[in-house]
Amino acid sequence: MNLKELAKHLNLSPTTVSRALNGYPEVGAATRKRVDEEARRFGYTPNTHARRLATGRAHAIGYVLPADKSLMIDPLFSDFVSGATDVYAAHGFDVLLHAGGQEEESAVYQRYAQGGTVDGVVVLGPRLGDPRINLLKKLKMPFVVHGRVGELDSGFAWLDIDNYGAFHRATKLLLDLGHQRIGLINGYEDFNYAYERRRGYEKALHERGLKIDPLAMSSGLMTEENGYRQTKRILQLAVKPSALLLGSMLLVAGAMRALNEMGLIIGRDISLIAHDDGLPFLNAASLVPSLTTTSSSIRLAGTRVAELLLGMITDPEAEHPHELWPVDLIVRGSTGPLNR
Amino acid sequence: MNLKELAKHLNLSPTTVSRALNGYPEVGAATRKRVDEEARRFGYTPNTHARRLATGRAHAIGYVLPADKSLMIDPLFSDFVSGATDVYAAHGFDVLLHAGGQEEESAVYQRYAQGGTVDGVVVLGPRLGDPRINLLKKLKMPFVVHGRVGELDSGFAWLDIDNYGAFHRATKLLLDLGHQRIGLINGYEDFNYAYERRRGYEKALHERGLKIDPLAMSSGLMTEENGYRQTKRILQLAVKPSALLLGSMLLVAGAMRALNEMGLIIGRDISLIAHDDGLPFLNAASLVPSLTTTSSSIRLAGTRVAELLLGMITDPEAEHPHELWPVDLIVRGSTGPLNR
DNA sequence: TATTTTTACCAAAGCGCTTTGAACACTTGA
DNA sequence: TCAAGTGTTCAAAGCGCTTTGGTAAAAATA
Repeated sequence: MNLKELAKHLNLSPTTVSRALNGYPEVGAATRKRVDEEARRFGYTPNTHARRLATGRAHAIGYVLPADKSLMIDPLFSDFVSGATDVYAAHGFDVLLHAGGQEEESAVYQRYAQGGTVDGVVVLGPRLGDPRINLLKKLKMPFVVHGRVGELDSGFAWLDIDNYGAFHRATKLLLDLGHQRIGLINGYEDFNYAYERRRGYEKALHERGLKIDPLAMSSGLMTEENGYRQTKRILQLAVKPSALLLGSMLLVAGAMRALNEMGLIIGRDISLIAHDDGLPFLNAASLVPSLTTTSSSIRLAGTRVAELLLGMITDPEAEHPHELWPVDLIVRGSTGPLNR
Repeated sequence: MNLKELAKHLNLSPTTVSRALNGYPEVGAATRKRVDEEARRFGYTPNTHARRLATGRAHAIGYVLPADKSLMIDPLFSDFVSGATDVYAAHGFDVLLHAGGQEEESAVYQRYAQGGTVDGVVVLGPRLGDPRINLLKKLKMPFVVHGRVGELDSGFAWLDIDNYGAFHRATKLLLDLGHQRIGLINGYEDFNYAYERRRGYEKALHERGLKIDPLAMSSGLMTEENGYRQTKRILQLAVKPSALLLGSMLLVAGAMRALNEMGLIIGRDISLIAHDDGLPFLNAASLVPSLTTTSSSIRLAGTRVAELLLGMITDPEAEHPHELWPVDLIVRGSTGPLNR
């Protein structure tokens, strides 16, 4: 059933039916009620594409995932987007997903923009000086970046967590507990968040006049396996750390395995702090000992990014929103004073 | 730039330009070349919605994730879909994602069908007697189920792995090694895959004339925490198992933690077999000891489901495809003979 | 050369909706 | 009582594309 048929059935013009359904004021109350009822009765839903063509609005948002270094799709993504689709759905927006493949990322954006396929996009996993930013600006496509790109973070909208501050504080906490040598197992540092975390970590060490040991750091894949490897490596250094800072809970899983194997007791022989994105399948609080974390819900961030993007689409003249979220430092059982 | 403008620029009719770009034969070779070149030069991309309205094809596929029991979005999903988007993109199809929220799942399907928003959908995480199957049949919406629904698995397309066979063989392997008491930490058994796995496990026990101990089984969330809890619980039973069967690598992470804590050596004091979906962040082979698994790539399954669905859309008259994939049993270091 | 067939193109209709501009009937104020 | 205003409805145009049903010119056939 389409609009014309419904209109004929109601003895009304398509115009009136359309206006009634879309809540325009120039429709009589009785008529509106009648239209609503019959539309529901027939299960009428306007044709998506006709509506989109007529209004010129795609009512859709694109999520384009970069074809990662490792071809590994970020396990955080599903959480990031799961909060968002609800927001979109409430506004009648669809979510288009493109997880990198053959087609170049920039080509996808171009296609989306030229074809009017989406009204806006979310940029994920930005890198330092990410070229996507300029491309999207050029295409005049509304977008919100989850994260930042370093240097000039203006002229576009972003939402980020305070990665710098989080790791700065986490490192300071460890220093206050007497730890002098602290390892860092980080994500790839061409991702801005990882870069920021290292900066925060280094700043805290500098503030105490401590040297930075490049060997006590690593930058790589956030997998269980890499967590295991790097933990082993770092704890076999000549001057071995008494504390470890980790970029994700996935790394923690591997680190714990390594520490167990080495017979080190977490919280006593070695202190651990990890960043926790709130992944539902790996709970920091329920570990034994419970894990001290810098915590921020990636799900909430996903929701908020969706709201910001919808706002930009509704009011394109408004200022580009920026949100820098503070990160909680939750002290639990995995951190303890230096054990000489 | 739209079709009409491009046509005017070329001194051709929109008809000819459209046909040239879409590869229809009734266009002169020279003309076609000229059109292609100018289209590229101007970066012309046809308007998605206009094309969809005119052709009546949405050129889009929907993935509707059930609002889970636990509100936990399945971490497997991103892998499942990441293989698929590439296939879709190659055929000019978009992927619409809807991760459960306020809107009822059935309402989303209805909206998709009525509005012509998508040409087909993928059904994820089917349960026994899942109502979505009948709804989609009624809506005449092409769909492929990843998994099955028990009983009558006909009249619709599906791709599944042989969960029954996998756990049957895995259990037999443990029995052959002398284990008599085997625990099972399973996913929620209203999901068909988990139900099938239990059946395979029970069958193997029956075949050896062994009793099934409901206490040695669990059905629940596949999280690290639950893996830990259930492992502890099961290994504290009066007659405690010497081997454990696990539904996912996520459970393994928790199980290993529990076993370490209890001072049990994997492969010696206790044998472990888990199902491995090939998640990139948790590698069974690199654990110590390496993990014996029933393995099947969920990414590959995602790719294949996409192909099947596209096939159904291309040729709606064809038989509904069914694929039951065998599951590899990969024996590694976590399984050993019973240690009396 | 006259006729048919093929090739290369086009005008116009239509996909299903929204929206502009106009029309009609009914109130209201003078 | 008439003019202006107000509340409701509609016809028709248009969104940008595909596709049907042509036509004119060129090539092939008789």
